[in-house]
Amino acid sequence: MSVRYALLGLLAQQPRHGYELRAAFEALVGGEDNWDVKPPQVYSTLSRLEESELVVEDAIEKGAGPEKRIYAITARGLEELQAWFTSAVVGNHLRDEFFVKLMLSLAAGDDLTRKVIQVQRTALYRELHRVTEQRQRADPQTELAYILLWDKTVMHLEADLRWLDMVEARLDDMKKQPLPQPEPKPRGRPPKKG
Amino acid sequence: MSVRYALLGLLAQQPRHGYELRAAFEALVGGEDNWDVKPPQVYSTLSRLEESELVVEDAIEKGAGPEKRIYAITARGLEELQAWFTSAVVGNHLRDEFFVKLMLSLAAGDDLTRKVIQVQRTALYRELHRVTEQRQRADPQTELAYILLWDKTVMHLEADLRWLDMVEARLDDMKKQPLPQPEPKPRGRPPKKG
DNA sequence: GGTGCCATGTAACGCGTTACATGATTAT
DNA sequence: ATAATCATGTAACGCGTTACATGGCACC
Repeated sequence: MSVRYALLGLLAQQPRHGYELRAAFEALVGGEDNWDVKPPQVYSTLSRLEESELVVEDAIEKGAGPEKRIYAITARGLEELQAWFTSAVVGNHLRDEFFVKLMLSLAAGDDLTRKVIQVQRTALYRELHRVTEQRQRADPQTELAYILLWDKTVMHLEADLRWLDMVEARLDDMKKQPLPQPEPKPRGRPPKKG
Repeated sequence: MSVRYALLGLLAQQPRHGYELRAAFEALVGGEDNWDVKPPQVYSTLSRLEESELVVEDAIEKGAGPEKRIYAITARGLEELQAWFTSAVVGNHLRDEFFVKLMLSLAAGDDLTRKVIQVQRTALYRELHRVTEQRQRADPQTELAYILLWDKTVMHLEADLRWLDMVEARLDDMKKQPLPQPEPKPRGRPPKKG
């Protein structure tokens, strides 16, 4: 849902057409290095925003090449944007692909689990290095915003690495007492009696 | 991509049909409290796995009610699963919805930004409290795996809160010197001659 | 004056969600 | 017997990606 609201917010600043929106979005979030939005997503998102009447086609600029359809935000769009600003975004930390992999590898044996953890740790270190470098090279005068984003990323990567250490320590504890595979929770109607 | 590989991994353990897969997945990741997979995703994912020949329809169990199509993993499926186990998952920390909101709010004025941060912090605290409670209530004998997941979540939430403090400190620094809005990076071919 | 790249899109697909369908089982 | 709920799905949609189309502009 990020892009939808990002486009809405950018259209609240001024009317624009697809290409301008794409450029503005990438300027906002850092472009190719951080987050690059593909043209199809811009146009299909605009269509849905128009369908929901949060945005209207304001003008069509004809010049050389294709026509440029310029969109503007509506009153309802402004309301929706307002609601977004005054609500929080918590992001589902519990839906963790690596956790799934970890659980499945445990069922397949301790050796595989060790390998999975090692591969993951290596990749996280590499990513941490990459982002840290980028952060160091940044110009604090012009890229302060991105520095904040990179700081957040670094903090998360460091947390992931510390967590991997915790998991491995648990594995060592459990050499003899394996981690119990959780039972499926019953879903049916509980028997009325006993 | 988590569910695709999760189903593949569960079918590597034994052949199953849709409903069993759903139950097994939820047992793996903690079910409704953590991650609940909807039936349509199970069936459409199975179709795509079959289309890619990572999985085959092994048998059809006819009984009372609808037929149960039982799927089994193929040799190619096992290869794919192996590749997944031996590769890392880094997750795009740079695509951050809250960061987008923060940037847009800055363009709209310091007041809105303060409000946005405050709302976000409150929600993160609430979520932290919820997960911490869950973690404390858990039985370490039977739910050790989920405890690990909740630990990871707590670490991330704490990082997010610390980061919010950093951002707010930056805002205080910038009372007079506003955060520069980044310029769009040029995309066109650079002129051959400056 | 062709080759490559900019600017603006559309088509087709993958993953995920919400809403709906249908027959069997179980509590009352 | 009827209502609730289980068990197994399909249909339709939203968000996001990769691949493709098309017409102008810049360089050699």
